[in-house]
Amino acid sequence: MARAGLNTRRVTEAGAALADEVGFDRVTVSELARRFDVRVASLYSHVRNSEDLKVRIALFALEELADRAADAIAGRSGKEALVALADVHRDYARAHPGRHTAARYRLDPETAARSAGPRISQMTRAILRGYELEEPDRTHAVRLLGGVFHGYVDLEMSGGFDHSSPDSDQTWVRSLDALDSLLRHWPAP
Amino acid sequence: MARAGLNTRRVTEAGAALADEVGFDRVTVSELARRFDVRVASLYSHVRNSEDLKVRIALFALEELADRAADAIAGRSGKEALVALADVHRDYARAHPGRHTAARYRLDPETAARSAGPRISQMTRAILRGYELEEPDRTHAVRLLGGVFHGYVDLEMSGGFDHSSPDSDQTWVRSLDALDSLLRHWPAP
DNA sequence: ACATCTACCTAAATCCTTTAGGCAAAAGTG
DNA sequence: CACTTTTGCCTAAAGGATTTAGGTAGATGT
Repeated sequence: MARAGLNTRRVTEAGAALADEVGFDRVTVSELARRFDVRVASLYSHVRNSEDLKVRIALFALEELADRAADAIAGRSGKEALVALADVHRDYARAHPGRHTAARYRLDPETAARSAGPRISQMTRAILRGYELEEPDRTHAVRLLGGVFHGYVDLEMSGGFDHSSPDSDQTWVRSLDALDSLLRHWPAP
Repeated sequence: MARAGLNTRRVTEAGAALADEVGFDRVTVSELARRFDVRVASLYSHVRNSEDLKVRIALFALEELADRAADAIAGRSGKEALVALADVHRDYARAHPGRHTAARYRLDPETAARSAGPRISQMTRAILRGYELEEPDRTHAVRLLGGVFHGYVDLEMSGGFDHSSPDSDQTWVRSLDALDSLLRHWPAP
């Protein structure tokens, strides 16, 4: 009997693809087995359990996101970098809704620390070098931006802005204008 | 045999309580039945299915959130109103993490339109009356604030800011300062 | 007092998760 | 190249969650 050639990486990637198709919370080991045309139990050699699978998908998505972010901000600074980084989040969410959800899956602290999450924060911090912010305001700004990137994209994806004008693209552009302006004129305490 | 006295409302509320205890995604009809000391099938007279239960919890949470928001902004304006509304979101998330997650559960468009969600947007729009924003910038600002409230609180809850300084309370205060400043000096297109 | 409705029940099918133990293909070793 | 080990997939089986169909007893209204 021919082997499917499974390994943890391949299973994780298939899980990510499945998440994009049916939603992260509907990813099941069973469905994955069906797609590989393999018995369910076989997958348990590659993944500890259902939770482990989800964590792996989350880590995978974070890596992808961090890689794209690194690409996007390379050679850019100031507002250009800000927009590029913001667009990475938004574009990723649109292209890969399931993975984007996965990227925000709650990880336990040690796992989170070893994930690409900190790398993403670091990059957000890096683009703030183009603005004149001293600590602790720089940290405050990193967190605020993180919140906006994640929160705005989430609301948009959940369809909240769908049938109302102006369309969401315009709000996105103007919100980034506004954030850029805010970072240039960050208020004193 | 004594009756438990179930009805849809009571089941929904118990579901909300369960969500706060174990997490929204771990709410199951079975666990709820156990808590009511009732057979699982009995709950299916009150709730169509598992999805229906989740939707009901989501709608319930949105109502609670809207009610608190209404209370909080009554008699306030400008920055005071902004902070009050922002704190409603954050405090609700802390007190009721499961419900807060539920409040962002994806609803189909018609259900979403009938939910308390629009009421919350309306209130966000209302507090912007204290700032000099014309359309479409007012709408842009409503969406940006929605994103921040939701996104920041989410990141905070997921533990991202836990073991780093400055502490998250300070970032929250300063972020609201910054947003207030941004709304007062919203950049021209 | 009687009919009806409501709240809950038993039973059963289906699906997902997870573990235990086995066999055969692939990979490393003398 | 034969031989052992590892790896990849298997069958089997138990435990839960979901959902439907159809039944009964307590509560309610006339």
